[in-house]
Amino acid sequence: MVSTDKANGTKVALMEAASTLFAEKGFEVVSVREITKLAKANVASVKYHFGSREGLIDAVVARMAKPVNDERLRRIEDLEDRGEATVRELIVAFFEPLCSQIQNSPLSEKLFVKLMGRVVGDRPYEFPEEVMGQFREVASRYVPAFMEACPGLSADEVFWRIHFSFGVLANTLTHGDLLKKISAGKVGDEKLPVTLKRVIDFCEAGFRQ
Amino acid sequence: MVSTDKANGTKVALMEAASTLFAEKGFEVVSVREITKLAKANVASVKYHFGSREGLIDAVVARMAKPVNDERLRRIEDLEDRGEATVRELIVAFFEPLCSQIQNSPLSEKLFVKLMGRVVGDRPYEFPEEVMGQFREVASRYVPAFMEACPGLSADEVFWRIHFSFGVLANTLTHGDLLKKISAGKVGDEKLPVTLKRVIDFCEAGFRQ
DNA sequence: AAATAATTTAAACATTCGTTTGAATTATCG
DNA sequence: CGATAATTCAAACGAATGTTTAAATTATTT
Repeated sequence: MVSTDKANGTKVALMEAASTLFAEKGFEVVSVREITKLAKANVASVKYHFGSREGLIDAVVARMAKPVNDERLRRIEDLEDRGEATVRELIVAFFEPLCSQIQNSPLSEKLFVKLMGRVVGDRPYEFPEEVMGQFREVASRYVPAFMEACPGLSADEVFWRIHFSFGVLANTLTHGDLLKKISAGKVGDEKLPVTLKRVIDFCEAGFRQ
Repeated sequence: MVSTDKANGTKVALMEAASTLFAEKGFEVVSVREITKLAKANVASVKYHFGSREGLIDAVVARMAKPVNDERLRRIEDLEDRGEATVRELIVAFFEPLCSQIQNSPLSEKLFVKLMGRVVGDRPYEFPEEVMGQFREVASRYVPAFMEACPGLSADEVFWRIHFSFGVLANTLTHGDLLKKISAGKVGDEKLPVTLKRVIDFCEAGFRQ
């Protein structure tokens, strides 16, 4: 029967347990047994509900990426309707959707942020084709928009600066807690939107130079 | 007998094979058997020469990190002797030593860069205490220097911007080849010094805002 | 209530992992 | 050369991995 309405408690329990562990340790080093133990489910449940370990990873990634990429597309459409967008507007439109889903998440903010960072930055991990398609579509909209917003720059330069900005973001999300260690606990305790503001300021300056 | 003069062909073969594989795949996902196979050595040789798999990782990391951190210290001493350093001078002094060792490396430039990126950015991986000490010393010299070079900024701001710059660097080193994929092969083929110049420009702008 | 589908379960599958052993081999030194 | 140390080797260790099986259980439908 159709099983997407209810009683799939095990399925979501697996995804939530997996999300927690992936956030803490990364995709590669978390075992199926670790996940099923935390989810209080049987080892075989992963194969039953997701086909394989990879299938579970893909499901977790897709659940994170979908609403983010959807909002990115919505936002850039708004910007285009309003005329030419500035670099800052584009950066904001691309980065801010990462925050929007925190309150909907069963994870703590800290773990949510880490998982999001791993989704965008933890390679080697090949995205499922579904998510790759999303990213391709997002890129096909944002890259030309950045080009137009930087009339003086070559395509190469724009590509590199997008890449750098992505690096700042991914590293900050995944390893933001490192700053607290390095600064001996004095720096690093703030909500994501505040940190994201810092990231955006930094990247905008890098873009405009 | 003392065995650090010659005939340790197996030992360096293991380190070079490990370096190649770590660069390609990351520390966590490369097995001892994979390494020994590539090095044409016996499985037990890792335990014999390095004590354990971890010991081999530590040796590889230490061999990369030592000359880089040494040059960083040398450079900041030069800067301090010459008076107050600018932000750009500090960034250059911190980043450029990453290039200096390429020609001494048995790895291809591409792999060398990737491995260097993993050394600075691939967590979870706890540095050996020896390397941690190096980083602590480097940080204890550079952080105050950055503070002095940014008189208008709070300590928090400076910490964050150092962190961001580190993110740009780590991500660019480890995932620089991604840009080539994203741009459909049109962008991303250049030597490290050229790319590093772009990184430095970007970070300097982010610092000065 | 009976029948059918969906799900959960314990147990075992074959592989791979890092490590260890003890003997064989090679190099070094008196 | 003979003796001693250093290194290599094949083989096996126990533990952990993802996956699979087939029976038991639960839920849904007829």
